[in-house]
Amino acid sequence: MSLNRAVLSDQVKEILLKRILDGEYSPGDRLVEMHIAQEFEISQAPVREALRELEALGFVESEPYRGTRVRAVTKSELTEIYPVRAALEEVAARAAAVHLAGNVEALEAELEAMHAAAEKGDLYEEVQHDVEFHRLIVEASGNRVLQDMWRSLRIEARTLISVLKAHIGGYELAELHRPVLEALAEGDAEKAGLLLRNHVEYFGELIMKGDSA
Amino acid sequence: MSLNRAVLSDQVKEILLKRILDGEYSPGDRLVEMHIAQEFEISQAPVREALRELEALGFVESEPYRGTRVRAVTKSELTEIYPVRAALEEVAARAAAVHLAGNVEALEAELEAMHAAAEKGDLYEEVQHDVEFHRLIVEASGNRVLQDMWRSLRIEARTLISVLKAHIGGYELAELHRPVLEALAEGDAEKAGLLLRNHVEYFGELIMKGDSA
DNA sequence: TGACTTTCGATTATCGATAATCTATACTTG
DNA sequence: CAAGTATAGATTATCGATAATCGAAAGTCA
Repeated sequence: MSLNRAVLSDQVKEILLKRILDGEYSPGDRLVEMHIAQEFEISQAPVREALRELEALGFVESEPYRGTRVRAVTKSELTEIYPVRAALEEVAARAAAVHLAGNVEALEAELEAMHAAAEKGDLYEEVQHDVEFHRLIVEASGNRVLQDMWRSLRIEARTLISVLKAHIGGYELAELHRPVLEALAEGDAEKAGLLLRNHVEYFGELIMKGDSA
Repeated sequence: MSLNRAVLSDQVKEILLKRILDGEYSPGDRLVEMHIAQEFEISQAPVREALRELEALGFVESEPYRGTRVRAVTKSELTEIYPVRAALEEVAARAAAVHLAGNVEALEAELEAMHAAAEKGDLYEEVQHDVEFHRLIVEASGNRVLQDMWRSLRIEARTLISVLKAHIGGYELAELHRPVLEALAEGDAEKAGLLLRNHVEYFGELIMKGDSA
């Protein structure tokens, strides 16, 4: 840990990222280097670096001499993500079934937390536990390449958008995860893989139907 | 096209990337910003940006105040890639089977080129056509997210390394692709997906066996 | 008027210099 | 001599200023 990570560009990156995810900046908004630099009372250089990192992460896009703006997550992109995510998570679940060896307490905890959040009607919190459920499986795969790839999809940012667009019920959302959990508890790799794949694909279909924008 | 793309950092990035792929820089080599800047007679800033982009692409790694060095592709990373790649290409082949609608001339051309290269004994050229074969399928999927993800695996760089480590025969390598091509020609999405997945997974297993380092 | 050119303000890309930090080596001190 | 501490050289991170480029608005000419 680092109380105030020395590197300015990193701090700026985190702040800007938070603003994008919180919707403080909207898609299409320009991010002018000097304006941001003046706001934080720093020079242009670290801001520039922060913007370039955000570009690599896919949150903003920029053209030479024309500046940087917040990237819009199009509907087609959202729907394209799900088949990819489903395939990745199938691989993850297969490997995770082996590595977890039936130890699914952490996953159970997330599922319960999802239900708790659903009863409170706190969709935002429920989505966080949803994402965490999936993240735990990907992590349990032990495959670093897979983890990086999954992370780069920025599930945490996009799932909320998806859920909001699809108007899914909180209870239904949580219960989708139970079969996967059970297969992992049994250590059945093949079954866990297929179930998780179906789960994600099904979720993707919900989005496509629920999204009218 | 742009004879000298205006932006210096982009030009530097391309040059450094070429050097890494050509093995001019070896894994672990330090890339000192001012040294590179002096070589091209430019300032530190564009070099820095180029290095950061290469870092985002996974070719180098850097730590604050400790500099940048060429990243080593570890054996474990190489073996971790194949299940992921297999899953991605399964998705790609399924979608491609639909979109191609039996028009597989380009793929056939690559397969022939692979054979031609094999007869010449030019493994380097054969690998290029191999990669192109796979790239065409991924592109034909029409899924942008999938394309970006696949590209980020840097297949073109890693396949050669893999082949060299595995000592695969040129003819065998080429023929691995034929069943996939036929399934796509028939427009059988399910079959094409499974075949391509198996193809890539099989290739990955060859690597693991053939690699003793 | 309408197509082309010029000018101007805003912004990005690059520069040259300085501050901050790291690593290794020399130097204490017991 | 060993363990920790200062110092020096190299390199990265940041700064402040300048050059290059863009887009829009004003100006020119047929």
